[in-house]
Amino acid sequence: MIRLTTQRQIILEELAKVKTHPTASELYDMVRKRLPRIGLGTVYRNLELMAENGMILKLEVGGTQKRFDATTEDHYHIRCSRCGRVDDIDIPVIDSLVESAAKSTDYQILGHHVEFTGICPDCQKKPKPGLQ
Amino acid sequence: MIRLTTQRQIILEELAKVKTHPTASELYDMVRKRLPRIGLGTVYRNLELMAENGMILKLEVGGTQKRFDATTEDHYHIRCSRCGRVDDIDIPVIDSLVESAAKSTDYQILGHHVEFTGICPDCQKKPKPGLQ
DNA sequence: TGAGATATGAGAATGATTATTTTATAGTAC
DNA sequence: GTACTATAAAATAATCATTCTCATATCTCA
Ligand SMILES: [Mn+2]
Ligand SMILES: [Mn+2]
Ligand SMILES: [Zn+2]
Ligand SMILES: [Zn+2]
Repeated sequence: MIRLTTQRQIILEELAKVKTHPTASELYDMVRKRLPRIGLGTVYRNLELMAENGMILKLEVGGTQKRFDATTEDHYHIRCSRCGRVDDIDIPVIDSLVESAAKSTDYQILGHHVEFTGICPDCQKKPKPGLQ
Repeated sequence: MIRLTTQRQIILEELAKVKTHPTASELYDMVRKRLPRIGLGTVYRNLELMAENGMILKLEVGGTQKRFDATTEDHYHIRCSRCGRVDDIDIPVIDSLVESAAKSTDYQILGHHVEFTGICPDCQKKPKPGLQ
């Protein structure tokens, strides 16, 4: 198993503190408050490594940046199409989707993810952009 | 409505020809056979524009590049985790998922997408990489 | 037909991520 | 503890996808 260095431990702790599904650079900023000399590359390398080892989830949601999640149980997400914020959607995971899909493809299916899109509460309050 | 320039028309035609969900640069290569002087920026700009106008779908699937789809009806996808190939999954779209999710969030939900992951038939035939 | 609006092509710029190189730290045998 | 080896970190460079800028071209319609 992967060695738990100070850097890895703190990255993991900071990730576990939040429900915001931070990006690598957001996490970098959080971690730097405790480890000011850590490099951005270290954050990327270890997030990747921890995701490969199943310690965290790497979310390949829409938008330009990958996001990370300390909750490794299977669950769904929603992304705000205005601001990019990502939150959990707490509905039961539908395992039968995979069985259903398996019948219609020659792929060997490994899993699935549902991503909802919408407008987050904060963005609903603000006026629509681009209308002057 | 958006003006149908030669470039836009040919991008659209080339996209409609394939079921492979090409990336912008794959499409650029396809289009260049008919319009050798088209710029990559033009392809990006028009794909974006056509997606905004609902003429095509921009797929924000996992992986490093966005992919495009001339089929605008709602449907699900599967992505090969080895080679990145993306195919359609022809199972009925579950509209009740959105209703279900709406009860558990304050977001105003706009839609959802399901992305399966798996190993495509081609990659199943090849030996696993990284084992020497 | 020609002024204004819109689009293109070329190339530069940006931003996220990955790779490389150098340096530091940790574990281990003596 | 010292020397050796492996692993990881930090700094930095490189890569790659995408977006932006701007000069030129094309279209629209009065
Ligand atoms: Mn989550
Ligand atoms: Mn499709
Ligand atoms: Zn928002
Ligand atoms: Zn494959």
